[in-house]
Amino acid sequence: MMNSSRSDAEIISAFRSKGFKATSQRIAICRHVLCSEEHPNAQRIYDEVRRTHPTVSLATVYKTLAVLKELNLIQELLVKQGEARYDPIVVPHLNLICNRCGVVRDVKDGNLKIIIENAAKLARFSPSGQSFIIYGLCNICKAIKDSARDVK
Amino acid sequence: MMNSSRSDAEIISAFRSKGFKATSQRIAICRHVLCSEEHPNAQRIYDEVRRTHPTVSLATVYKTLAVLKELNLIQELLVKQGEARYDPIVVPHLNLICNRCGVVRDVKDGNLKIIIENAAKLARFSPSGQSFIIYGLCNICKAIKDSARDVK
DNA sequence: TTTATTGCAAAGCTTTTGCAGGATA
DNA sequence: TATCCTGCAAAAGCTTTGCAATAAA
Repeated sequence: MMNSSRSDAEIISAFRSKGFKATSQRIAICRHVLCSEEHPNAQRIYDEVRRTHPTVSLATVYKTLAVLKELNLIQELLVKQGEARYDPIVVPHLNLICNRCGVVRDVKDGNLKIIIENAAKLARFSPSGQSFIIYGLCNICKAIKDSARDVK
Repeated sequence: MMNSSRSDAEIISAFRSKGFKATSQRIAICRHVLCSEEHPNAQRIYDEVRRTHPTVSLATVYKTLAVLKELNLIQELLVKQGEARYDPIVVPHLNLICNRCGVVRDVKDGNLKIIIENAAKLARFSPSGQSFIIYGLCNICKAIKDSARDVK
């Protein structure tokens, strides 16, 4: 299993190492984003964090996500128009996204690192991040779709 | 060079094959999107198409892009928040995007097809499309950035 | 002639911004 | 204590939608 859980201490020093302050809002947001496998969007993070920090604002969530991107602790996944989701796994990997239910699954592939290096060399490009998305249907939604077709 | 130019006749039959009408606006939009290597966004396509079709609307551009996606003639690239760009190459490939100047370059890689198949098999997923983006700096912007650093 | 499409304007949404009050180091 | 951060509300920006007029088949 790919896992990116981090302790509060690690999170706090990550913030401070680049001059950011480790506020309670930021730590709470990190707990949800960095330890989650559900690839939440900003609204979802906001809803979750409000359960423990009722006064937190959506603006703070967005600002914190920007900091986490800068610290390279999360990868932004632009899943579709107007929907950014966040993945705590920042090493090259595949994100399989179901067009029907929206579930996002991480899949490792050891070849991706070399593929990126080769492309960068060929194009004389200096890579700093990536987003590898495969769109389609998860097995559950595929089954639902197939059975719906049989009914017709 | 990767090339996806298509004749008007091909475009017209692609529309009609699925019951869409081949209007002059749609054909003009296709000429710009399907024969371009610049990965334009909707506004850019609108600006270009208006040179020959001054009355075309941005809404029509968006509606046509949705049809082209449905026909699998273009791939939508969600480059960053609020910026969708369009690529006429729909087979799996890499898009190298410069964070500084925004240029998008296509790079082929024959391994991607198998990588997608393997991930799909492992996750029991039915793939229908993909978007493989590498973010970073193109060689020109890298050089500019390096020289700016030297000055300091 | 029927049906789909256009173009306009308004609405919708996510995300960003400005700023006064407040927390952190 | 100086600086950064929060939360609010407004603004911004891209995209979508509703509808009457128009064009395609």
